[in-house]
Amino acid sequence: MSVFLATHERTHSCGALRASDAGKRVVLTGWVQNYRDHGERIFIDLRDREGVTQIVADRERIAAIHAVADQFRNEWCIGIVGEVKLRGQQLAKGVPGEERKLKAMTNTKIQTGEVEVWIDEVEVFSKADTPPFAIEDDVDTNDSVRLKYRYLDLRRPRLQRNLVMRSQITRTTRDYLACTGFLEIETPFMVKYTPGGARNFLVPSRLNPGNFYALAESPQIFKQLLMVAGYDRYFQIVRCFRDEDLRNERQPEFTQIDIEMSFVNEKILQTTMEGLMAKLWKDVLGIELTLPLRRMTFAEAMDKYGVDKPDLRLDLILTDVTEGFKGSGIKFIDDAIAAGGIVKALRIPKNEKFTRALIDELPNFGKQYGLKGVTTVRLQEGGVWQGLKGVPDEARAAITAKVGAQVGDAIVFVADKWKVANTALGGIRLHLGDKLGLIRKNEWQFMWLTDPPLFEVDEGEIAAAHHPFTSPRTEDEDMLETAPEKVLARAYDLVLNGVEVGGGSIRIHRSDLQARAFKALRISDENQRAKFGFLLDAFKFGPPPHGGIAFGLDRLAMLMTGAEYMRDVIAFPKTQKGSDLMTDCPTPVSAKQLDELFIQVKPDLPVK
RNA sequence: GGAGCGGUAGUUAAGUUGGUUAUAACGCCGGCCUGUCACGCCGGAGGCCGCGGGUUCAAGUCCCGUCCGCUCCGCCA
Repeated sequence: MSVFLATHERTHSCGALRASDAGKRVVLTGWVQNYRDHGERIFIDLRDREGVTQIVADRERIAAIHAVADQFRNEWCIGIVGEVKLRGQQLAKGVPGEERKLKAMTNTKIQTGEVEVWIDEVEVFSKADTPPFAIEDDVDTNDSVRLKYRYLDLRRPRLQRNLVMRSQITRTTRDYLACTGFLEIETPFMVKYTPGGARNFLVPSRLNPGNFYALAESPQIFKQLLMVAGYDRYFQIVRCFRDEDLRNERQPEFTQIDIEMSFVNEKILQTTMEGLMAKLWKDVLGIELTLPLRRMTFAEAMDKYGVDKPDLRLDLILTDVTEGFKGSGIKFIDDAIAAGGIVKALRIPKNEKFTRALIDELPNFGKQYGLKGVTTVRLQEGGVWQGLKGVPDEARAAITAKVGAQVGDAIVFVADKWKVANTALGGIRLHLGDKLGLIRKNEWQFMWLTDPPLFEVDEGEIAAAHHPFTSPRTEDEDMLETAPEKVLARAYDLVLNGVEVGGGSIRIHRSDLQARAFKALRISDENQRAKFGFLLDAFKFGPPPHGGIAFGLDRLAMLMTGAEYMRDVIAFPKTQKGSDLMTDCPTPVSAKQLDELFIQVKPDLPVK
């Protein structure tokens, strides 16, 4: 053990000292953030996760200490004992006009800027190599370098603040849910493989040659079984694993706040969750949310915003103008309508930033959504459209009125299949909102998205939009057999500033209804048994009505911390190819290890 | 699976039409400095130009391939 620590205990963090502490003898520990050597006197910024304190090694005070401090370099880990002094205290002694000087000496950039600590004892716990990048918030360093030296990156105040806040989020969540009657119960990570949905990571079973576990995509099935077992309010802050292609907001392992409740309807569940959000925002951010949160149906969201997760910090809305364009004589529009598509319009109120250049890049922007064309018009005096000719006066006036455009406004039109037109114009809405500075960045716009379709139909294939246990709306049950694509679900997403932060549903608990849902999904009895036999069995033994929700903790943390990248709220994240650059993972394994698992790797794999 | 951007000193970047010894800033090392806090001043070291091939008298620069990182589409939550 360090001699220093045998006789001293830290008295303050590096963010704690204030003017009122002047004169105290304190013990500080931390890392050398920076040093300014003035010969006789060395100023050192000492950093820990709470902040920075200036410490001073003065030759006149103690020459030996000064000699040690002279060696200090960035990121050395040290401990000191010293006296807290007001900045420049010794200057003020009887010298005229020094009061003002003293004031100028406080460093307003740091919390402890009024004081400094004059070192009387010191111990170097450990020296440090020159770090590959500066430990500062505004360092602009390549992600791969940051990830390789993640432990250094994590020393940066910004990331420390993010992880502190993430910890507050999970603590507050546990507090709230525990106080609301929820039990925290763990479920297995290594589970039965079920095809469909996201790809699973597989884990070979040595004890069962040729057999594999899957890493759980989510605890969905288990939490429903816990409801059957009578643990009627469950939660878990749990890791989930999905072997899909990655994005900024997607990691191969991510964390959910997973929740399930019995004897509830949508209203009760959503209200309970609103309470969680309100507590999180109050306790972690100090912000009062107004409850209840806004609700919007899936149909309205798609119609007005083109997406199922509208960003309501932006007021622009979409309008369906298919009717107005019928028989317009504009070829690409007529073609789209003839093919069963729609025409959608986005009104951009008069805006000087909406330049020719911005308009010209829209078709190219639309291409990434599969859009063939984007047309933008500007409304001139007398209802004239600048930019699109040939639309009859009457139709033009009707469309302009429906969109609600005024002279000087612009209207962006797209025409395509329903899904493409909506998704693309929804994307354009966000793109332009950003470019034109119309997104109110300081707002927290929550909303519940409700009544989504129960099934997704894609090229004749029908699939569960959420999962096959999602309950249809009672009034839609009869359409399960006749028009399944029209059945709406008792499902809901919580959307915040255009990000889906959570989603869930009321589950089916009646076996007759479940059978009809499976039938609509064209899942055979045999298949049902093979995949979900245990759940169907369990549902024979008095399952309660139940429903749940899961929040993406990483996404919540991203939004609450204002982080731009999900990697910035995860201590040890993975790259876009799922690798960990610090530990160099994943790696090949030895033939012996494979042998033990009865696994043979294809011989023509490229060697890394 | 597809599209785009990037990889040059420890870090971030510049590098012209292919042409002498590959620049700069910060950082690093040595020295000086009594109030700095992005301290300042003087001096110095530091390069497999991601990797492999090709074209050429000559490649950081052109061509082909490949690896890695990032963003997006598909996919997925």
